[in-house]
Amino acid sequence: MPPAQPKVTTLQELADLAGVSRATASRALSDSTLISDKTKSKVRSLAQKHNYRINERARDFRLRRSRVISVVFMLDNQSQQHMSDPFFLEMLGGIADSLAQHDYDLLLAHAPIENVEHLRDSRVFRNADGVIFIGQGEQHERLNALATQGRPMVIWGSKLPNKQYCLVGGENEHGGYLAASHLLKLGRRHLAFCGRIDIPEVAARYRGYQRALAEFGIAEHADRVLDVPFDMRRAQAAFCAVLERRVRFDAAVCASDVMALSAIATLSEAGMRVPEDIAVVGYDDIGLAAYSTPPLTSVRQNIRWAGRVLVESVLGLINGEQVSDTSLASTLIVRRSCGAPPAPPRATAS
Amino acid sequence: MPPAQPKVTTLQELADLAGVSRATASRALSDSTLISDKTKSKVRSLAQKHNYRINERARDFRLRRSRVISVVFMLDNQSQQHMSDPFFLEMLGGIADSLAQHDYDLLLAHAPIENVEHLRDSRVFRNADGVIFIGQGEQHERLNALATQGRPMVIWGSKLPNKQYCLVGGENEHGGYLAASHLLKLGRRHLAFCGRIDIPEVAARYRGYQRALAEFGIAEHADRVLDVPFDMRRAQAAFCAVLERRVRFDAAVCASDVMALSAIATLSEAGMRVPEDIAVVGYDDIGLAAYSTPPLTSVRQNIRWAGRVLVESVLGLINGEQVSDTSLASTLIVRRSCGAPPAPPRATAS
DNA sequence: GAGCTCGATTAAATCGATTGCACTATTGAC
DNA sequence: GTCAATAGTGCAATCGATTTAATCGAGCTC
Repeated sequence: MPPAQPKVTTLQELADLAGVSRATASRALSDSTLISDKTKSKVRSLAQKHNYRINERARDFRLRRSRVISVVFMLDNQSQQHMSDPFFLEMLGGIADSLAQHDYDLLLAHAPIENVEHLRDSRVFRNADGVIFIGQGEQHERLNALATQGRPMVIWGSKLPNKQYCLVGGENEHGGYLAASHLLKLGRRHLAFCGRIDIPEVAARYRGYQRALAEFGIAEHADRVLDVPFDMRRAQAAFCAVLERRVRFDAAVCASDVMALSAIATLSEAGMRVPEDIAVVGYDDIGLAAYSTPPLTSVRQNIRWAGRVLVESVLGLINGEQVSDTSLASTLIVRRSCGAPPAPPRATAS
Repeated sequence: MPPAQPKVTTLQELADLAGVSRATASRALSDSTLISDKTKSKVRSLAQKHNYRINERARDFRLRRSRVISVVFMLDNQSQQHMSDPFFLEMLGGIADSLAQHDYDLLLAHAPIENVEHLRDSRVFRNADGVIFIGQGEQHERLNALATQGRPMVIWGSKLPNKQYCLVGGENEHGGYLAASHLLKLGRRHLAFCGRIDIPEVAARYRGYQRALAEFGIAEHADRVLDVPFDMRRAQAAFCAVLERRVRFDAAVCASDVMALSAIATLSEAGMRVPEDIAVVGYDDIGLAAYSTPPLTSVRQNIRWAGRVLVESVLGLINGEQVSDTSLASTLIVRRSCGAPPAPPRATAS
């Protein structure tokens, strides 16, 4: 067991112990070529022995960096997507993992934000080496303004014209196309699209949806574009309203799984069967999707991987590298909610 | 609009501008009684005018504090509960909100931890003013050891004998009792309990469950205590195994909602009806519980409130206050999954 | 006007590290 | 034996704030 030595907490104490100056001790620990091997090993073994740990805050202060990345969830009033959406948690988990690997801390900011430019002078920006935004909300221009200020930042979202910032995103257009064309191939002809088209990512999914309809030579019904928010409760209210309006459709493409689950719940409540009467496809393939009743068909985005890419990108920017935009593949995971496959094989007892 | 002045970034620059010393400027900003009103207002208005913002890292460095609270999710191999459980996100949201209000940052640590004592020398401890643990895992003793080291820490969990740390928890025993007695009142007589009893919180819920059975004069069946992990996939595998063993039961008390949703999915898959054949009660009342099919009956813990209490507690400890343990109420939210009420009134269009 | 008090301000040390530059041995070339 | 080059260290400035102790000056007393 380690002997109960007097604590060595500062570099000066360690240097004294080794009989060298603070400067030498510092260089020895950081493996500077200036220092002889003999001195290096002496300092290091003493550090080890006395369990010396560098004060990271002091070092970061000196080096004028923070080793903190801020993660901002763009939850504006419009979209009403809030942080309890499992999508966010998975994303956050992926980001946190990657940051930890690179020895960075994560500062979480998730207050609703009406104007992101206010962040410029907040701790979110000032105390962090870089910032990751999840979603663009409807603040494309303001994000542009922030990006040109020079602080490294990366945004998860969808490509918009005239964009100044570094972007990582899913193949939203393709995803929307996959969802819609799958339903069309199954013979559905009266599709509805659920989501807020003001949000860039949703808009892209909608474009893919439209493309699929066009390919099948099917005309769009304006009243089958349902303005449903991400938030579970409001989504349900929206679906109730749709039912009251007696909108007819036999399939729904939803902009998120939470929305899709809301839809299924509301529709069954109203006496409709999923997928027999109405087939449903979600988006994100959150963990619970596979375990809902019926299991939810969904467009999968590899969210944890997305988190990793976001981190690599922002760290790249911090290191002054040239960082380009990234697009992550989307694939359709087919389950019973759209009535396609027979019951999948179940796991057996171990 | 603000004039494009030369940037004032350091206290020294502000002091020079005001024609006072750094010390005076510092005190003026922090409203020290030593400084005359005239000087105070001069310094402050200049600060305002030139948009001076204090360098918080420098201040915190000087004051030897960090304004960071670490949040550690105790995800050990045993429980297999992982971070994508919505319970965690809601908890995290509550904590993050409260911390932000108090101007603290949140350092997220969610790597699986085999031995929490290793944290002592990690950035999680060294870089934070305090630590919040979510869950005790099976590391009660090690948490005790950490707590006696003096760093402020608070734990979300269940009361254990000989505990040295500050605890915030739900009324687990009561919650388990509520769930079981509700099912018993509905006439169910063959109850199963699902969850890992090694985990303190689950054990407490189980004790409440036992108490309810005893009150109804019903004997326990050892084979109706199902060792189901929190993790969704494994939970499903566990339920499959139970079905193969042909364990008979007409109701299930689950230790979490995710587990309950897994149960419902697996049981329906196997051709059983919920709640007609088997009634199910979950725990936590996560957002999705209300929107599953059928809507899930669950024991609600006010998780966001719990987050707030955790934060208040750890900040209290940091300020040297006397902080006592807190217990948060549990209530049963009855929905269709246990076959009780008629369909609840649905929201109508706005 | 010397001596004292008291309020307002400043000089300087400090937190714990990094790093440019100066300095001292050591070595090799001539 | 002298000189230059070089390797290894140490001194001291620095990052941007806080705070103790010292200073300054005005007002008052006797």
